[in-house]
Amino acid sequence: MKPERPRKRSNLRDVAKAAGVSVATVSRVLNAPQTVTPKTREKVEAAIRELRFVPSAAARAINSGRTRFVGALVPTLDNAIFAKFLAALEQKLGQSNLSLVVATTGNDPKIEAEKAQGLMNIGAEGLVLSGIHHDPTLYELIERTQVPAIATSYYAPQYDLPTIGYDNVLTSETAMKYLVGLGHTDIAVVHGQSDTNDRTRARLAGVANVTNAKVRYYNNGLSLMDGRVAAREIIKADVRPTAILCLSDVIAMGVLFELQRHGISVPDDISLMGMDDLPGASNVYPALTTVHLPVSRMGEAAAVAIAGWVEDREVPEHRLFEPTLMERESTARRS
Amino acid sequence: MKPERPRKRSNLRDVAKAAGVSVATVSRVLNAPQTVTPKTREKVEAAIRELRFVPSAAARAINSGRTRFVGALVPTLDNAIFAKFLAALEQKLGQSNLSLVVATTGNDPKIEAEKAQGLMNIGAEGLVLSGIHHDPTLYELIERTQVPAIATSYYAPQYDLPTIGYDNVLTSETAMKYLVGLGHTDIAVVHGQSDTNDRTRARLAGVANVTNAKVRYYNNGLSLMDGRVAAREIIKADVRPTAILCLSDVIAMGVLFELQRHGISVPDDISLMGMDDLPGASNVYPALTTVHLPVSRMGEAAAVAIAGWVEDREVPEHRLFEPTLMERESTARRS
DNA sequence: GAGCTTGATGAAACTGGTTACATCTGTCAA
DNA sequence: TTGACAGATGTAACCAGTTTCATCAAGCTC
Repeated sequence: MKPERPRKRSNLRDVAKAAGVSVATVSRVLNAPQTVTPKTREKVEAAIRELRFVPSAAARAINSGRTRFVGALVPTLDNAIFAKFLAALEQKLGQSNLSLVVATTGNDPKIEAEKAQGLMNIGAEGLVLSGIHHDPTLYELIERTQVPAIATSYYAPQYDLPTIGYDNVLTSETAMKYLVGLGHTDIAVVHGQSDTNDRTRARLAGVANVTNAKVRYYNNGLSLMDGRVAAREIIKADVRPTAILCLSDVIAMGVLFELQRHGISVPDDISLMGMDDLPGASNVYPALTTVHLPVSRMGEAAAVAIAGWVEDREVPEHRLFEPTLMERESTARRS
Repeated sequence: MKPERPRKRSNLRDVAKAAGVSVATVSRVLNAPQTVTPKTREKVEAAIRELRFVPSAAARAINSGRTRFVGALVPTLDNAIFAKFLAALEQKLGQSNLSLVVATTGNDPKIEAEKAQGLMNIGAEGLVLSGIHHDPTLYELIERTQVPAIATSYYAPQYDLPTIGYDNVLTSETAMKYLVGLGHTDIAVVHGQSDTNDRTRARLAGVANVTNAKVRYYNNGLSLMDGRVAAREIIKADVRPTAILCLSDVIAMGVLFELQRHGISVPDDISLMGMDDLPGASNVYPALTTVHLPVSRMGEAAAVAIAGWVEDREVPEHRLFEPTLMERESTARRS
C-alpha cells in the first residue's frame, strides 16, 4: 500500500526544470525567499512539494564548509555524571545551532582515538574530550586536522588543549580534610580504575596530600555493585575504619546500601562520604555528604567554548570550576 | 608560538599539484592505495603530510550519498533508562560504522519536531524516536523526506512506523497483578506526567485493567525528588495504602528513601514496587521488586533495525520485548 | 523619449571529492 | 616484429548545492 519509492531523490535542477526557472532561483527560494517575486516563488514551492525535494545536507556543507555538529567523547553513559554533562552540553550547543554526536570510549584510549577519527570522518567541526590522558594517535589527529578540541572534567592550565574542568586534586583533598577535621584518622578510600582514568589518579593524589590520617585503599570499579563489594571488604577488617571516602557518588551509594544491608548505621557506626554530588546523593537516606562538582555548568561552559572556537575561531581560555563541600547527613564527628 | 594557521585548508587539487600527479591518483592513494605504484604513492603521501591535507567529509558524502550517522530523539538524558538505551544504541550502531547524534526533547513534541528537522538539516540518515506520540510536523517531515524512522520503548504493531519496544500496558498490569496476588487491595500508584508521555499513559491503562484493588493516584514527575514528595503525601493519609507501585524505578527509589527517612519499614510496614529495573533497583536496600525491561537489548535491536533500513533498505518488523517480574525484597504479603 | 536606477532572473563558475573512460607504457606470446 | 593485454595514470564529467556577475525589464526623472 505504500506509495512507490520515487526512483531517485530529486535535486535542485529537477526542481528548476519543473518550475521553469533556473537553479539559482530555486536556491534563492530556499535561502532568501524575499528576493524572489511571490509569483515565481509559489511556482518553485509547488515544484518542491510536487517532487518531494529535500536539499542535500552534504551539498550545503561542501559550500559553507560547515557541518554544524561537534563530537563528544565520554567514557560511558552509564554513570549519571556523564549523562548530566552531555545533557548540559547538548542543550547549550543547541543555542548556537550546533548538534552533538556522542561517542563512548569505555575508558580505552585506543577506542577513543578510533572513535575520534570516526567523528572527523563524518565531518565533526570540533571535539570535546574527557580528561587529559589520551592516545598519541588522537593528539596526532588533532594536530593534523587542526580541529578545535577541548578537554573537560579536568583543569590543567599548562595542557596543550584548552581545559574546562575541576582541580581534581583539590576536590579529594577537600573531602579528606573535612573528614580529618571531624576527627577521623583511619579512612577507607574507595576508587575506580586509576590506570586509565586521569581524574581518578588526580583524586588519589589529592588523598595522598593529606598525610595526617591512615588511609586504606579499595579499588573496585565505578559501579554500585563495585561499591557494595568494597563495603563487604571494609567491614571484614579486624579494626574497621571510622570513615569511608568514595571517589564517586555512585560508589558511595553502593557502599551505603551494603552497609545498610549489614545493619551498620551511617553515620553512627561509620561516616561515609562521596564525590560529584549526583542527584541521588541528596536524596538517599541518610543524605550523602559529598563534594559538589558543577557538572552542568561545566557542560554549558564547554559548549560555549567549543561553539566560540568553531564559529568565530576564538580559542577558549582554560576554565576552572570550584568544588563545594556539601555537608549532609552521612558524616559525623568521630565518636 | 603556535604555527600560523595556513590561510586555507588544502584540497585534492593542491595535493595533486604539489605531488605532480592528477587528482585521480591522489584519490586512489586515499581509497585504493594498492592500485598506485609505491613510488607515486609515497610522493603523494608526502604531499598530503606536507600540506596537512584532510579529505572533506562533506565532499565525500555528496558522492556517496551517505553521511553515516543517525539521530536519536530522547526526552532526557537525566533518567538512566534513556542513558542505558542510548549507550546500547550507540554501541551497536558502531558495529555498522554508524555514528549517533543525540537530541533531547524534554518531552515536548514541538521541540522534538524542531530537533528532528535540525537532524535532517545536518544530514541524518535515519531517526530513532521515543514513544509513538509525536507532533504532526514530525510525521510530515518523515513523510516528506522519506527518512527511515523507528519508534522505540513502545510496541504498537498497527503504528505507521516500525516500533521496537514493550507492551507498556502489560508491564504495569503484571506489577499490579503481582501486588494483588500478595493480598494488597489498597494500592498507591505514583507516576509522572501522562499528558505528554504515551508510555506513562499506557502504564496507567494497565493499572486500570486490574480492577480488584482500590487505587490512589499520585502524579509528581519522574525524579527522585518527585518520589519523595509523593511519599510524604502517601503517609499523610488517614488510612495508608498497604502497597505502593511506582511506574518508574527512579520514582520508587525516591519513595523508598523518604519512607526510610520517616522510619517506615519496607516491606514490613508497606510494600514498594518499581518499574524498569534500573541498575539502582537491585542494589538499594531493600532490593526493589520491579518489572525488568530489557532496555539494552531494545537499544541494540533498535540499532540493528535502523542500520538495516539505512544500509540495505530493509524496512524492519515491529519487535516486542517481554517484561519480566523481578521479585526482590521490597514487597511482602499483606500482613 | 533618453538616461538612470532598481529589482528579478539566469548562465556559468565554483565547492572538493569520486569515477568512467581514455591514454600511455611495458611485457609477453605468436 | 607485431599484436594483445595488463597496469598505471590522466582528463574530464559528475555529485548537488551556492554565488558571482551579466542581463533584462520596469519604473522613475528630467
